[in-house]
Amino acid sequence: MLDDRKLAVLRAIVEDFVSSGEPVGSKALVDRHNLDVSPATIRNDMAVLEEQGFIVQPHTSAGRIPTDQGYRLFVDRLSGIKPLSGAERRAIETFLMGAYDLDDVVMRTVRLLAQLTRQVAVVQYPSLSRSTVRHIELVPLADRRLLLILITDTGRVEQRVVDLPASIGDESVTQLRALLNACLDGRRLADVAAVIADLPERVEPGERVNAAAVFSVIVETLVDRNEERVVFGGAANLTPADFSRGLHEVLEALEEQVVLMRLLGDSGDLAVVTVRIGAENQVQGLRSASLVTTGYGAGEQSLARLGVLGPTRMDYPTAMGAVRAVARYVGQILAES
Amino acid sequence: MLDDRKLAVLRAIVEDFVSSGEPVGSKALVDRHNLDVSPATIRNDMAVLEEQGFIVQPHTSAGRIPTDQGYRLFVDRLSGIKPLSGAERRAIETFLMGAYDLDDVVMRTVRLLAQLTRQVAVVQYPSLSRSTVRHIELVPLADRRLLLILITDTGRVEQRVVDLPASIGDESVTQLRALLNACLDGRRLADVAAVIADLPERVEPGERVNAAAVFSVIVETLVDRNEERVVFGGAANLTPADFSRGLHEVLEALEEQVVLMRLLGDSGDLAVVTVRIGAENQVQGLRSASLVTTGYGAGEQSLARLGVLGPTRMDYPTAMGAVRAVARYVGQILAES
DNA sequence: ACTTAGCACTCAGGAGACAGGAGTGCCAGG
DNA sequence: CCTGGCACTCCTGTCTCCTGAGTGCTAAGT
Repeated sequence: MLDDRKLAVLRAIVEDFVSSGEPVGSKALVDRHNLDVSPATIRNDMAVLEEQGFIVQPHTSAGRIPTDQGYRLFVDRLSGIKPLSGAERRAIETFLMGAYDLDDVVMRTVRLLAQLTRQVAVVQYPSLSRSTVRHIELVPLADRRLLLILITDTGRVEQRVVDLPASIGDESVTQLRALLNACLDGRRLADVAAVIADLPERVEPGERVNAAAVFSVIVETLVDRNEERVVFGGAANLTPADFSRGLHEVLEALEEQVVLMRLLGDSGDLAVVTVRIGAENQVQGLRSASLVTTGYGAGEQSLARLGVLGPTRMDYPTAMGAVRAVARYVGQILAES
Repeated sequence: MLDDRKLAVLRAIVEDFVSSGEPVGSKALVDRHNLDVSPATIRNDMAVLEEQGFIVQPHTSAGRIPTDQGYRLFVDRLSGIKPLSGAERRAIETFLMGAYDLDDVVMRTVRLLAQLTRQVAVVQYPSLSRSTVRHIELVPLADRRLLLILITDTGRVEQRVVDLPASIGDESVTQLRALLNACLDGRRLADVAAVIADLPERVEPGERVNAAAVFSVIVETLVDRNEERVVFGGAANLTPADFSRGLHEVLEALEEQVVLMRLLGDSGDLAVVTVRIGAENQVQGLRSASLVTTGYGAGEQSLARLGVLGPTRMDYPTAMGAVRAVARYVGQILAES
């Protein structure tokens, strides 16, 4: 149905349109790529490609531009992932090396990805529920107030003030801290709730009210709250020309945590680089945007997603390469710390 | 030199232009505001105002628009701060109430300000150097690795991994922790470096190498690093029409931490609402933007700044009101926690 | 001295008209 | 199945013209 040359034509159209932004015509195609046929032949091929829905003409006497479906075919069958250059890889490494805490890692990753791809970068904070408890700390703030700090193996630090029903002595705090660490250290956060359910029995009756307050805060705030943050950067890379209805829509979507979360959540397998093109994003306002994402995380298991967002007219092979490489390096950094 | 009516004319021009975005002519002015004179008179006044540099004509046969200088006069002498409505105040309160940690407070503040003013909101994290140490925690991670956590009275938690030159026992960690807390609790971060300089003497000789590593990390990372973060939000509120050279410039400036910091740093007195108009911002790319800021913080002392950024054509009285109100509420929230 | 009416002038912006050109579809011949 | 040729479409830029908003100036009125 689509012979090799037609595929080559589609590939050429995508490449030219991505680099120029102008609809591409049959003559330009044979000139720039060495297809050994005449423009007329290409026109026939293009007619077929258009009929099949891979390309369209913005108006009668213009060249063709790829449709979402055309890009889809391109990324699925006509292009691979373009590896980064050595210089780029070194740049990533040195850029991420200096990070001193999780916030910083995420911020740097965003800047890095945005700069590397000249698109908008999107990075999700490593999910709490898949990481494990490294340490729990209780700090007395006042007579009936504790600061609870939970440290995960991904370097994430969560904190919360706990208001106690009764006053508490230093000694009790120490005991409680020891109990928590003994029982929770190394546990996956997803399992914490179950473990905590059994804890009250192991607390002296007199301390149970206070302990219960602490327990419930842990469960409510740290475990149930899987409100995983997503940050973005590189909005300055958005070019108004690529978004017919203006940047407004896109910026609005990006600033809406919930939308971003859903966007990332939808993307399939964490282990590979996923591409969502145009209307495949079920988000109003990102109909003319594409999203290239993958999972990343410490160790072999992916904890969260990162990627880039740009116009459908995007250099997919390069973007995919950058996303994959950055994800790997970030994973390494997280594993080390 | 500028009699009352001329000032009234300037005020009217600013108000009309802010609300409509169109250059405003003499006829429209007398119609919409009840100035009891003829358009011709107004024209004479406008000629004077133009000569003085408060307004300009985009082209010969158009109405006038205010210059930076015109806006300046407007905010300094012709308008006050417009207080928020009761409903708005209640909205602020409930919106900020639910915050559970510093990050969340800042994020909510950004969203709130952006929504309230329909502009870009800019919030600086409370400065470390002006806050005080509430607690320091050391957590052994591995044989020669500690996690250092510093908690400030503004609820900020800073963390850092420390690589030790020699292995360290639990006991030594406990001692060190006790020493640090004994000496640093309640100190202003700005003073921490001085205090730490005297600490090595008070550590047993055998432990000094490790202690020194911890000390230097505290000083380097937590104290010297006054890299105070600034976050922004509401970029979707930027209207391309107001920025002749496109949003690109503005977005770039906003995404550059350093630029934002300088921008906020320049603004004067923390205790009042400050307005910088157009080219008063010494930042290339924000020449056609205005910035309304004020300080905020727990207690009476301001710790950092927040504000909104928008086109020079901005509703200053309302923006100033919102900024002031939000700053107060955030201050309260921080003081409570 | 200030205000006002009248008038000529300027100029941005929109509507038409027009030419040029890029690109197409189709047909007939190799 | 490919190709050259050709008629056709329609976007784009340019030019002109016109209109209307808005001005500055002058002369007269208070």
